[in-house]
Amino acid sequence: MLPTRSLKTKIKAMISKQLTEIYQLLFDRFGPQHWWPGETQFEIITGAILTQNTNWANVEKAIDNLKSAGLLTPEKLYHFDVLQLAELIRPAGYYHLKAKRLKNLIDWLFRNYNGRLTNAEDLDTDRLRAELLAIKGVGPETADSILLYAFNRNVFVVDTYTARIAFRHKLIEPGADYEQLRELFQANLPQDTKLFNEYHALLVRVGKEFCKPKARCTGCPLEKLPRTLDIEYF
DNA sequence: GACCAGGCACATC
DNA sequence: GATGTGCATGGT
Repeated sequence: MLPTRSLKTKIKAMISKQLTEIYQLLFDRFGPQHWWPGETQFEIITGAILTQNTNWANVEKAIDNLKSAGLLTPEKLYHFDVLQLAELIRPAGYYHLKAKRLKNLIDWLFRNYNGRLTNAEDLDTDRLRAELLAIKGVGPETADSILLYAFNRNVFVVDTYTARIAFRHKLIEPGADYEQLRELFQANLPQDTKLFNEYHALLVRVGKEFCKPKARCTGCPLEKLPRTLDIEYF
């Protein structure tokens, strides 16, 4: 049996309310997270690539190395040797891979925008997202992180924590993919870049502390929330 | 020593 | 289309 339109509307309203409640609980508990950590647009983008499947503390070491070497601009890195780059970002793990990925992104920037991020600002969000996704080494999460945190676009970022929390709290059916998860948050929240920014950062924060793969979520601010989709229909 | 961390591309079935 | 694997460091 398919849900009727009114049932769909009700479910959507429930989810929307639940997402807002989750945000309030997290914000009340943790306060503003001041994301993305990074002083420049290019530093944010670099961090987005370096943090792929990697602890942020390791990424910071790599970024510090780049800063100390005075390399944290597209121009400098464009002319810098990829093997030497790999050595500098070594603490971030997968360093040969990530050095190449950074180069791929910078190559895109020079090939199309004269090496200037400001020249890419003119693109509408869908086009910019498509171009980022076409870069080898930039997948959906990295692209969306760049869009939200470096270009201030209204895009919700989904990562492992976001997915884990959404599944544990039954905000979405098990097995939902990246796009479905993104749609869940993006379509059921006010279209507000600042909200998307803070919301994702808060999910990462609570995920790090309470929503680990095997741990029970004891003490989590979301512990007592009802599971949204735990209703008879589903 | 095992497990985990703010993924992605590619091979194989 | 789903599932498996390589990539790698550093903290717990």
